[in-house]
Amino acid sequence: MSHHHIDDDMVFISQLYPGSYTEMTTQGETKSRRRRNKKKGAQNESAAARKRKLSAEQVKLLELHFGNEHKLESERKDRLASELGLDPRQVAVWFQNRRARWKNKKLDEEYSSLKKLHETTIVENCHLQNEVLKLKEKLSEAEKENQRLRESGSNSPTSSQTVQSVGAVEPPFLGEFGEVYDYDMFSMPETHYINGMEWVNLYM
DNA sequence: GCTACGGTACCCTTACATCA
DNA sequence: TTGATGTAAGGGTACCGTAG
Repeated sequence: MSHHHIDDDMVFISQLYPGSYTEMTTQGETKSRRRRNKKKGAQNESAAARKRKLSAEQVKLLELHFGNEHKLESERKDRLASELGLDPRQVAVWFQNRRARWKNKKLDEEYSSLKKLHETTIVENCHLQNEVLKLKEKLSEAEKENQRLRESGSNSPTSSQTVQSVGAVEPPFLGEFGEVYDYDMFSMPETHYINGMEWVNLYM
């Protein structure tokens, strides 16, 4: 791309602020360093001077180059600048800002992804808490049932003996949360038994 | 090896344009 | 008119390569 592709009304920053450039001499060649006018408001600037945005064509080419490589070597910068009719400094600045935008976008994406993961974890945690509550409830019911069976069978010496002997042989059940349950879960009535992962269906 | 210097990346900030 | 947002650019700092 050459200069004739640039909009006719394109105005270079160096033209806009002729007095605000300080000349620097480096190894025989002159390089300009821009110093922006810090006057507030635009009353002292012409309409052309206010036009600061790069043209769509310029941005398109810059984006194209940025897509290929985020870093900008000196040679590439100068070539791009001459293709676009821009100051090399402008090209460098554009790449700096573009890298910053790219980084921010990446951070936003990462944040969204972590947020989603966090929300999923919270929901999962909630389900697990519910599961614990339901299991505790069932345990309590089983204990009551066991107690009822013991009391109703206390008149029969054989049945009472059976329950007590099982309790004597088997160690007390140590629950998930370190609680000691004094009943044999394996003797739980079949009606109280939830088969396999059936509980999952309660929440899914 | 040391020092000065230029170039550049990166970061934060500022100034300005645009739009709802 | 005004506040929010996007963007070009200023300025500081750190690092690296190079010349003297």
